[in-house]
Amino acid sequence: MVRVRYAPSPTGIQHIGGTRTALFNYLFAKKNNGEFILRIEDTDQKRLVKGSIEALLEILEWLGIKPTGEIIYQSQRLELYKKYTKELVDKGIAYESQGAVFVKVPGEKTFSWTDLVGNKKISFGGKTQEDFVVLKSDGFPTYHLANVVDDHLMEISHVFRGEEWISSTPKHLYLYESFGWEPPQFVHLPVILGADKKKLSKRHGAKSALDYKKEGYLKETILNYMAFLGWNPGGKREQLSLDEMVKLFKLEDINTANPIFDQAKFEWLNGVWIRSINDLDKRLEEFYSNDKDVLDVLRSEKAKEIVNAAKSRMKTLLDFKALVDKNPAREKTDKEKEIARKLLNFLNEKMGEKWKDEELLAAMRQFSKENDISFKTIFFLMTGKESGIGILELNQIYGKDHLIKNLQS
RNA sequence: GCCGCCAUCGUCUAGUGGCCUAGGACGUCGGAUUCUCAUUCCGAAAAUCGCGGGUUCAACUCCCGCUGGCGGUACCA
Repeated sequence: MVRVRYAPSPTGIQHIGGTRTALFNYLFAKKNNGEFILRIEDTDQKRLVKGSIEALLEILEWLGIKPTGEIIYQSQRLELYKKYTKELVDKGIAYESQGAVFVKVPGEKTFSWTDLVGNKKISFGGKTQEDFVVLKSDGFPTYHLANVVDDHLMEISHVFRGEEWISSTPKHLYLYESFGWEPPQFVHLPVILGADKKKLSKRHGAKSALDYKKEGYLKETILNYMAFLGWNPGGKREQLSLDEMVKLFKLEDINTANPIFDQAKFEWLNGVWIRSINDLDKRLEEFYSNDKDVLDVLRSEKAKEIVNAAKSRMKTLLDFKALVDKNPAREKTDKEKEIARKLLNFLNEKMGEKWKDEELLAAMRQFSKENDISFKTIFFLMTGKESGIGILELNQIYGKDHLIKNLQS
């Protein structure tokens, strides 16, 4: 039976690296019909940041990788850790000093395990491990103790965590041994590096999934991109849904090297997803739920056409606003105003009551050629924008009045 | 310093001894389509597989050393 857990500490909002650990847990659990449990490691009272648990749950909920079962809070299990600490003391493995309880790792011992990332054997000599605290003077356990006790009691089969934990795994192994417990399998994920090749952290602006949500990224993109940072199913596909990833997920396909987060590819992938989901309109409504102007557009009769026209021009949902904004990007120069007047007269003369696409295009071509005016200029004069949704598309969506208004302004 | 992990185009990666004169994707550059911008479609440049030794008929793939990067070295996780 596969049982995994995501065990974050509520010391701030989880950046995307932590969320990726949750995702790998989820993928592995689903793939093996196992259970995925959430455990809050709130044992550091000084570093607690309120609101971080709520944010954490919001992230998992939004991404659709929710754990099952009850959430375990370590702060509610203090008696348990004390009991096991006492056991260690009684066995002569731990000792008390300055109000805290320490464990001394025997130097002659060797601790080794087969890490499932890369399927390699890792071992440490006991002498590399300094005495470590299991119970702090404030009565709270340290990660080392609480983690081992809980993973055992919760019957966790596989421990997924960042590779920064590799060097303390010997401590954990010693604890398992001291209690007479069977240790779980370890899956130490390579850590994500920033563009500067340093571990992704808040210091250099590592963002959380919620930050990316605010910036207009789709949950599909985040899931897809996070998984591919350190995992690759081997095919040539770049776009994979959560369900597809579950089907393809294998521990052997987790990479051993540290990946670097590439913003450009992330953006590209978001564009791919924006173009392929079929409820883009709903996503936009949610995203712009506090923006009346955009909401009006999305609830108008022509919403479908507008979203369709904007679709291929968006990298993030944030781009939508500028695409549907009707205000001119800038003032026209006097010379441009003159050309606009001329163009309007020309079109009025040339076109019938209703501007048909074919005729409009032909007329613009003729005007462009006869007056040596670039289409780029014509585009600006008729749409008020330097770039964006096409003239013909706007003509279809809003009708000629919109274009005329731009020519007159 | 010590301990550990890692090492294929700028980046994400395929590659498990011969299929590799190293494949794909992003990005970059060029071109086609085109009413702007995108999208889409073609094409190019881009890795002497970190370096040096082995093993083998044969090494990107196995072994050793070196170098480099990263991580750990808290009464933080």
